[in-house]
Amino acid sequence: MSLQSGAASPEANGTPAERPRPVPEATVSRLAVYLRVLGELREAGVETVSSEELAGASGVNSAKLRKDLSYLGSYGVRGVGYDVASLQDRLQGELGMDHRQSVALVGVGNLGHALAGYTGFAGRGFPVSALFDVDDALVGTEINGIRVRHVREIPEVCAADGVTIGMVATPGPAAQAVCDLLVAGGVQSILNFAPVLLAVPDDVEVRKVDLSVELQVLAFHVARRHTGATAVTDKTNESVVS
Amino acid sequence: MSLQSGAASPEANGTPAERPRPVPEATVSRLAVYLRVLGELREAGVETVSSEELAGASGVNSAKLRKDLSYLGSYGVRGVGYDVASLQDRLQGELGMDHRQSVALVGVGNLGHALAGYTGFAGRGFPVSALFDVDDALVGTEINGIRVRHVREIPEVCAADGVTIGMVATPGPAAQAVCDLLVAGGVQSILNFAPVLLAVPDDVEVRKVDLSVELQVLAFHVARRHTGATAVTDKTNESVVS
DNA sequence: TGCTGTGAAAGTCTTCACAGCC
DNA sequence: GGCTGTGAAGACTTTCACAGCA
Repeated sequence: MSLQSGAASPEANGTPAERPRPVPEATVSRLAVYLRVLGELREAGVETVSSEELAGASGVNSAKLRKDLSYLGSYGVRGVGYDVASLQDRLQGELGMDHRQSVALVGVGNLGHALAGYTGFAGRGFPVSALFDVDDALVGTEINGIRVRHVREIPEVCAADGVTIGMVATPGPAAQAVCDLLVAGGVQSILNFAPVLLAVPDDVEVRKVDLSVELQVLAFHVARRHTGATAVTDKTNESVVS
Repeated sequence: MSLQSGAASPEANGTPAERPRPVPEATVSRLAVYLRVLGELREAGVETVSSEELAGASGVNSAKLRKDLSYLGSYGVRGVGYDVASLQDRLQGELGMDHRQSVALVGVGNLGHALAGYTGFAGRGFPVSALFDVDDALVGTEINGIRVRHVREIPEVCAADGVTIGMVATPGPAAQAVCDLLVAGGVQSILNFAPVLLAVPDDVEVRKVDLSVELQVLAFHVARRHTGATAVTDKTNESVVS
């Protein structure tokens, strides 16, 4: 597997720290949440928001939010708060939404079909631009106006379209082969819904969404409640397991 | 070592300290992954597995795996490895799979319909036992042999069926109301697919699956690759949604 | 006055490295 | 010899608390 960490961090070039930008991984996923909330606020006509308000609407505490935003530089006004529109722009840039993103989805069976029809993606800047499946009964059909192609066309189409993100929604056994085709097409970011571990080159990033794992984590807590173990602390008023 | 002295243990009820069990949250979701892999190994007839092998197949390193398993007690044999069957049993118990789990799904639109038909849930011990929607065109139809009921029946049905986990797959604006109904039905664990923050009582646990956030995290890394910044910190290439 | 930005402290998670047992 | 279980070190993340600015 490509799990072996390399040796020590090979980062030792002469470039001095230009700007403050070592955004922690944990922060990145929260930035995406803040961005969604900012969109809602803007929609509602709100022009300025305090860290307290934005944090509350995002399900985190305000200190964390301020720390998160501080990695992008200073965008708030002391005594006032943040300008909704400009913070939204800043986050969009940081999250790569100023580059054009185009998404390919492989596997339009049960789950894949739903993902293909999910309006939330396009609405948030991730239009699904290509669909693929192995099943000849599905190839040629259209979903949401997009024609389903055969998986063998993946490398060519992805390269031609400049697909930046691939979603794998095939059954487990097919996932690795599909993943290889995406990589062959130059895709460097993959969201994997299949319950298998994908092997990829080091320069390709994979995130995994495993719904059964989510359920099992919940089941664990159900079981714990029944096993007498008393409720675990709780300082936050709003508890969202992130 | 973990718990500092000072304040006396607040746990002072009649129940004596049963077992050593402070399983960290981060460990729990990995246990679910190990459990899946163990199932595959058993299927394949493998009887014994080393931490190195199981870790490799799960996408983590072996030290982490051993540490994770150590929270459950000692189930391996030095010089040999772990017995697949008995470790599987142990994990199943720990993850609450010896209790009966029953899942209610609310919202059988686009995504919900797919989730209702997803065979992976039943196959992994989470049979979806009830479906709900507001749409009268859907109420009364059957998916996978289960009849869709009106959301107003949620509290009654959940209480009667002993539903332990609720899945919310409605559009955002409807999610909070649906959540309240689930809570009224006694559901204490909720998996939320709607892009909103759910407010719940302290004794109810919510986990959120936000697909747009996943895409945005990937987009961030796409953008970073283009911004020259070479790969940094990130050693793992397979990440589990948190 | 009110709220941001941030060092420093506290807490959590991961990795190392090796003692101990088969 | 081989592999588990685990203290201790290290890395990362969250929280605290307050200086500093509009």
